Amino acid sequence: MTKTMDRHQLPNSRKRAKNAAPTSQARFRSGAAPTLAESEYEKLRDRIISMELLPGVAISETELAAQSGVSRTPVREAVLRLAREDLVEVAPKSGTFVARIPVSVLPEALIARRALEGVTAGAAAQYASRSQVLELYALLERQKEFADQGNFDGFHVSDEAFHQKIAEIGRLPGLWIMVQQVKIQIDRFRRLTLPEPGRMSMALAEHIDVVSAIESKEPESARQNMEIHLNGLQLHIKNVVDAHPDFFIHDADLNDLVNV
Amino acid sequence: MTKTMDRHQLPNSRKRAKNAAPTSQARFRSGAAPTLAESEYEKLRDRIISMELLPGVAISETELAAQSGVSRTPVREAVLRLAREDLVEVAPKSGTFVARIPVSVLPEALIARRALEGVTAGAAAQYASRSQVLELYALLERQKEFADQGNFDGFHVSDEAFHQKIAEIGRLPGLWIMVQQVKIQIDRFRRLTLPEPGRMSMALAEHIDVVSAIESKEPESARQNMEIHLNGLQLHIKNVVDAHPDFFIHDADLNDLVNV
DNA sequence: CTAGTATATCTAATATACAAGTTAATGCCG
DNA sequence: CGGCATTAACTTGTATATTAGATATACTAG
Repeated sequence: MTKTMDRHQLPNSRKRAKNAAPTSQARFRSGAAPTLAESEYEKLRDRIISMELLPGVAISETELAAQSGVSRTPVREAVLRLAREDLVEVAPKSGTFVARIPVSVLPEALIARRALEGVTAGAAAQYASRSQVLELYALLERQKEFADQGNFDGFHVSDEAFHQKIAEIGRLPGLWIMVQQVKIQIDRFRRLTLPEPGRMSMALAEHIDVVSAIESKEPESARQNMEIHLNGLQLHIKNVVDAHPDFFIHDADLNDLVNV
Repeated sequence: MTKTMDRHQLPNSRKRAKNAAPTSQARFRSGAAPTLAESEYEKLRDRIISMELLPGVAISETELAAQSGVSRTPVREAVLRLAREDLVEVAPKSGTFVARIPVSVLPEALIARRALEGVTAGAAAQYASRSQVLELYALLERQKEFADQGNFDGFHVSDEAFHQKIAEIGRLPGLWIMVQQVKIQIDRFRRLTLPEPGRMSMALAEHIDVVSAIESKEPESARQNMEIHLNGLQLHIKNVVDAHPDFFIHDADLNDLVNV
């Protein structure tokens, strides 16, 4: 055994048992003091998702570190994390780049989302209390306000809150987490297009149908209405890809790279 | 601009354009030379999932590094990645521990899996070619062989291959990736229980029903049969949690920790 | 002028060093 | 003997230094 473990091996010590869970009070930062790495992650992530940093642009760990006034270590942690989320591509020993959007994941993401949120809507119809239904109506009203203002960003934010609330009511918050992860590339894609006119009022009407089914405790109907709603999000992928070919990566490319 | 970027700023250089995607041949390692951090990740991950390292036991970055003969840096990368996957819990400045299994994610994971694989089965029924159906029957035969031998590990491996194949046939490989992620805690849980007698032949029969529906190109039936199959995996959560209370963490605990 | 090769200079990957915080043993004091 | 401040020894978080690989430029030969 290594000498560094001396204290833990003291025979009659009140040491923490080998398989004891940690007991500290200060564990699991609630949101008070985010670590530097976390801050770097969020900053870079937001810049990528918002399309401030366009797909393909080079990013240097050293430069990011200098800009933030921290060392490379937390920056690197952030970059590695983003690489796993397919938001950056790192070429070993060469460079790191904002990831291009993999076109093949877009339809799959829509399908996965529809499957997951169909379930949350059905579960919500099963469990919703009266007060929760009223909360949903409140969210719908807020969306209507944003729609009337033509405030698309505001609408999008409250739309997210609406979908999250349904998952929460259905007692499946974990599914919403999954949906969020799957939505990331879709959100990037969306930034490349202008919202279609009438999209907001359309979505709002579909939301109302979902809530109606939840209110009348009809899980199957809620599920169907949610799936209908999410079908409405169909993307015109080809047009956008043709307009910005450099921003996308096709599966064939990936395969070419992997299969040497 | 910083002096370190000199080369990239040479005016008439054939430098890589600012937003040019990387062009290297050597990018995206295919599997040839895994990085040290990756190796450490896989090693530690396997030890946790296999329950060789039980929930709650302390792990020290320094010690792991010494054991592997590498520095703390790649070990730390692995630990951070595992923390994001809820396979380790890190208490800042205090210690890192093999994560306890969050009981609340278990039912959610089953629900998510059912939703996702219901979709893949339906899509497989839509797209399956004759040769692909034959591949599925081959996998079924292999499972039968393992079942006859009473080889549970082998059965489990070929079971995974079966489910993956269906996603592949349905042209939704990404959904299988999601299922794999969601399955992790369930697999850890399973290691705490003995397989019920007759479970393998039961699962095999259910698999056959799924393939039958795929073969006859009945998406809805394939979906239902897959969902029935996954319902059969219901876990006796309470019994196991009571038998190993230290291996689990309840939502209430998490909330207590977060809400200061 | 072009193709091939060396070399300079960038990059990320890893190693090492240091800082900041937590935990538990210890010794003092009642 | 029991409770509390002290403190030593551990932990993770961050910074810096080193190593090694990839790419663009400079150079050379034809």
